[in-house]
Amino acid sequence: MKTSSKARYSLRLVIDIAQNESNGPVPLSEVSRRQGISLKYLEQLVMALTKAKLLKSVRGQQGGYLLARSAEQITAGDIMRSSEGSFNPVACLAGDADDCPNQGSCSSSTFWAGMRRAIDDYADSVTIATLAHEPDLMLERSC
Amino acid sequence: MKTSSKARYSLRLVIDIAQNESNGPVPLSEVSRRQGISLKYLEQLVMALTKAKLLKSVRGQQGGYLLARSAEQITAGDIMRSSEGSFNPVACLAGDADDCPNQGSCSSSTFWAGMRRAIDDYADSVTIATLAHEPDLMLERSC
DNA sequence: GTAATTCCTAGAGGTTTAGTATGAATTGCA
DNA sequence: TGCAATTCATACTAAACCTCTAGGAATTAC
Repeated sequence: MKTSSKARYSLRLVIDIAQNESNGPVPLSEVSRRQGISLKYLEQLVMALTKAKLLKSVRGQQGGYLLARSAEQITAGDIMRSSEGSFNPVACLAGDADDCPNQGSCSSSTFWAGMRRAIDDYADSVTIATLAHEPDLMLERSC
Repeated sequence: MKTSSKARYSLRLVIDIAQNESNGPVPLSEVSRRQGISLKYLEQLVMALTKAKLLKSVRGQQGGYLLARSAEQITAGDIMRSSEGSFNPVACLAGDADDCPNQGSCSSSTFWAGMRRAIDDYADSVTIATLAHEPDLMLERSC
């Protein structure tokens, strides 16, 4: 059980934008340089984030990305859900509950539902504003 | 982000043993029949669980598996950790912290460490005894 | 000694992930 | 007007991982 690098990079991407959008839209080329992530990969990540309305884009020259809401109103959980889909430990918690003859009434599905909630609650308790406030500490690459 | 079927099946396997070990060691052939999981796959799952000292094996005819401790003393978290390895959202929380120049001091690693703790805390709050107490509800297959 | 069982290793087949490639559409600015 | 910077869209590939199967060796009750 682990997070995808897509989610990790997406988090760094959004934090980077939060830290730099005061000068106007932040182009991915700058994020790429600062974070050491290829431009092409960032383009892919950013699509999910704009579709989820966490970022908004400005096209053309001098364009880039801005947070769609204030950094206080975006949580790490928002980022994770948009980049990995929601945490669905088992099939019967996702859409395909038809497979499960005892939907909603078995003790293990209760367990997995509680797991999902525990994860979402934690991730939603951390805002981008909090994460963006330690700029020097975000320089490293592996997180 | 999802749990592996290895973890889901392992949980059902351990619950099944908890429910049936009163008559002596539970052979995997019976678990296979009851749970609809192939014997060969169960053999693989059980290896991790015995190595983690959650189950103990009795070899030979009339052999099988028993819980290594009482069902109250085994948590769902124990099962998950033994079957998927511990939840390590990012590299710097696992062994290979060398890759990370700012190990332990960046805000995102703090976030991921908190995530791991939230998951472990929840999973460790649920015991096998609790899960084993609703036998009729464990018949279904998708959880 | 035979049958039931655990134990061990290997690997096939499918899916997912991570990342690259190519190019079209949009727009500010000289 | 045209160029350059940018977003947007799609397709692709190589590697990793996951799920499950297979074959057979070791152990032990009866």
